[in-house]
Amino acid sequence: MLPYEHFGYIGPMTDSPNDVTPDRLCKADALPPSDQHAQQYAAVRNAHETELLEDYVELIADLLEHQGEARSTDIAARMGVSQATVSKTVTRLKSLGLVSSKPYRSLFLTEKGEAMAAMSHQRHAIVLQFLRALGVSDRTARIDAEGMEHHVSQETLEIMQRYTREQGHRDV
Amino acid sequence: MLPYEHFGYIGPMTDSPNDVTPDRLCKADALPPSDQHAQQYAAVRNAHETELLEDYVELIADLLEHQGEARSTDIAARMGVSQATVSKTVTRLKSLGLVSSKPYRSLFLTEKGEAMAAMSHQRHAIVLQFLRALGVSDRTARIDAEGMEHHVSQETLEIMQRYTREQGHRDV
DNA sequence: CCTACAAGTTAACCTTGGCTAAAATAGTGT
DNA sequence: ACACTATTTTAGCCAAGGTTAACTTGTAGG
Repeated sequence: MLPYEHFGYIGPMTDSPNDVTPDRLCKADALPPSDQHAQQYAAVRNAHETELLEDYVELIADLLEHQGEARSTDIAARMGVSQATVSKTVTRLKSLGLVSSKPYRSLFLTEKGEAMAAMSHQRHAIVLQFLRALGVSDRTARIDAEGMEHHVSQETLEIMQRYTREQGHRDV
Repeated sequence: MLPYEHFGYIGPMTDSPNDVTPDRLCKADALPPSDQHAQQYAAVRNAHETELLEDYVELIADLLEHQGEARSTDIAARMGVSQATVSKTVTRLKSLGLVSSKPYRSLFLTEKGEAMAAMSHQRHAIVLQFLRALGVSDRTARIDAEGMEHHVSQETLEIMQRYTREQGHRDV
C-alpha cells in the first residue's frame, strides 16, 4: 500500500562527488527557525483547502468549453469519484458562490468561478508546458502538473514561464 | 479569503506571440479521455494520503538528527499545529509502523519510518535545489518545495536532478 | 400518456486533520 | 518527598472528502 516500499529509488545524490553548491547544501540541512518552518507548512495546508475547489472549477470550465455543458456524471467520471461526492462538492461550490445551477440541471460558473478557473487553467498550463520543456514525458507531465499546480508560487510560475519560452526558442 | 481574488496575475501567456510548440499547445487544450483523466486525479488523491505522514517522518528524522530527540512540542511548533493534533497523528504513525515510542516519551522512527524519511528527505532536497538552481529565491523555494515534493514523480525528479547538476557546473 | 432508465440528490456512515479543554504523567527544585 | 510546571494524552467537537444505498427527477420510446 504505502508507495515508498518498492524503491530502488534514485541512486546518486548522497554519493555524487560533484554535488551542487556545497555551502547552500549545508544551509539546506540545518533546520529553519520554528516560526518560519511553521509558515511553510501553513502555506501548504492553505493550498490544500482550495485545491479541490480549483480542480472542480477548472474541470467545469473545460467541460463547458469543450462539450458545451458540464453534467455531474462527466465530472464524476473524469474525477474518478462517485456522483454523490460530486453532488456534495458542488453544493459547497455553490455556497461559495463559484458555481450556479438549478437542481437536476447542468452546471455553470459564476463570474467569481470563471476568474478562479481562468487563473487555475493558466497556472496549470504554465506548469505543464514547463515540465514538457524540461523534457518530462507527456503522460508524466500531466500527472505531475495536476498535483504541482496548486503549490507553485507566483514567483516560481514566472520563472517557469520564462524558462519555457527560452527553451521554446532554442529547440523548436 | 479565497486567494485568487486579488490577482493582477501573470500577464503574458495568452497574448505572447512567440509561444511554445504550438501543436503541443493544441493538444494540451483538448480534454484527455475520461479514464486517463480520472487516473491523474486519483494519483493526486493518492499522494495526499501519504503527504502528511511523510512530512511527519521527515520532520522527526530532522529533529532526531539536529537536536538528538523528537518531542511532540517541537513538532507542534514547527508544524504550526496544536499538540493534540500531533498526538493524534503520531498515534496513526505508530499504528502504521512508522514511528515507535513509549507513552510520554520522545519519538523514534522504525526502520520503515527511516526508509520513508530518507526517501522523503531526498526528494525534498532535490526539489529544493532544483528550484534554487532555476533562480527561485530561497524563501519561496522552501515554501514551494514543501508543497511540491509529494507530487513530483520519479521521472521528473531525475530530470530535476540532472538540471541542477548541470546548472551547478555552469555557474558555481 | 406513461413507463423505464439515466442522471441527480439525500441520508447515513467512515476517516483524516484540525481545534479546545481537561486529565494524566514526567521532571525539577526546594 | 512533594509540589509545581511543562509535556503528553484523552475526550469531544467540527468540516472536508470519500463511500453505498435509497429516493427523486428528467427525458425518451413505445
